[in-house]
Amino acid sequence: MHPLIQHIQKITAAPEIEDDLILSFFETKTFRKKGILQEEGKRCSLYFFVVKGCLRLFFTDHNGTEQTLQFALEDWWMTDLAAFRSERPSAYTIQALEVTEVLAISSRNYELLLSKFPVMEKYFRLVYERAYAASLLRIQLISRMPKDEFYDLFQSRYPAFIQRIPQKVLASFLGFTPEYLSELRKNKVKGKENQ
Amino acid sequence: MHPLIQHIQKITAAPEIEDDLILSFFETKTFRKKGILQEEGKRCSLYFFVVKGCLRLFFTDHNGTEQTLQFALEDWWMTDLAAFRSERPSAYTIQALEVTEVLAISSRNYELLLSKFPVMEKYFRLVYERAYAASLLRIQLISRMPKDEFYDLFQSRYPAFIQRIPQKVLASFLGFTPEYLSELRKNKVKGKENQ
DNA sequence: TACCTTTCTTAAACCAGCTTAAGTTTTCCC
DNA sequence: GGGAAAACTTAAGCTGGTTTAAGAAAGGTA
Repeated sequence: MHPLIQHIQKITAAPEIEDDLILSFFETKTFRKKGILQEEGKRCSLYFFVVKGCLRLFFTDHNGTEQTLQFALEDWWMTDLAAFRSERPSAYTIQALEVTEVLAISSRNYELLLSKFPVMEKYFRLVYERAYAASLLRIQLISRMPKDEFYDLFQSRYPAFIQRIPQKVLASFLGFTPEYLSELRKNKVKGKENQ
Repeated sequence: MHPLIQHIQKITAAPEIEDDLILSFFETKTFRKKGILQEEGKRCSLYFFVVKGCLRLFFTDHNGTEQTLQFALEDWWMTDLAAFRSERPSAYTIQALEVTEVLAISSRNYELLLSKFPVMEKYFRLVYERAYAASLLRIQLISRMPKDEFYDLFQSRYPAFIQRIPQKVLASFLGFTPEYLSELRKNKVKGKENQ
């Protein structure tokens, strides 16, 4: 069974899903490492579901530094949601961090899918409900927790993921500079040695 | 027509809504200024829709300082969503900043409401879709923008709201100390005088 | 009106995290 | 395999924002 259908079933607990019909609204695409799925400033017409691999969403700040705001692993959705829903240009770039296979849906098909299948309305309601709750927790962590503790927490929660991504991308996601991350790592190693 | 029904109509563009039936799932409650709607650590069994007034959601950090993470004005929903959906104790306190009237719904009724009325499934899907998009923008602003600029932006976007809330609450929402906010305000006044 | 409590301001000392810059290691790709 | 580019490290100096502490203003209550 397709990973998207499995995910819908897992989230909604629906007993039966018209899988072929639902999948016909999507197009499968594969991107190589560092491939660009969405360019900053261009019309944002696609919404991506990650089947295999890893994406990141970022923008370039006034110093020319890339600021990563989000990652998407398997079973995650990614787009510039505000732009996608309002048919405006994307404020962000979306890039593959590894070879990545996605399902892509157009905004027209997204509307159709939701209006035709009540289970999809429920699915996205639940997906957003969770994503919104997670996003609030993230605001708390990123803005109220000392940066070194935030790094520790992230490391303990996603140890495998940290191995998969460049450190400067991780640093910008966590909200600090690569230099500072380097220093943190050095201190952690020292800490361990002294135990 | 009740503000909630108006809001559902506005968001979903539904032609007709079974308003009395839907409203029967809720209970109206009124809280005085500084009244507590939800206590940190207690079971989170209610979800609030603000009819009139203003709420805030906060927690107390290890220094004993109250950290405000969210406000809710008219037509906004508020609860500790993660706790509400999982029936766990709330990580936050919810308090009225003014005399506030809300609609409250229990988690059982929330489930029933969504399963019985497709329009409510669509309504919450859209509410969360927007809230999630807004939350991501907020992460960008709070973590990548200099604090003085973030204050300016907030001030220009919600000038009336700033008058309604204590400055120390605003400071903690924006992610800095009341002392620093005081300094920013002083500098703004100076800036204007020199124009 | 007076008293107590909370909020807001001011200013000096301090520090977490940034900037800059140079060196080292790894990756990319011809 | 070799050369260039990109990623990572290290360390010194700096700055935006916190901490601390004290006084002034505002709000609540009798």
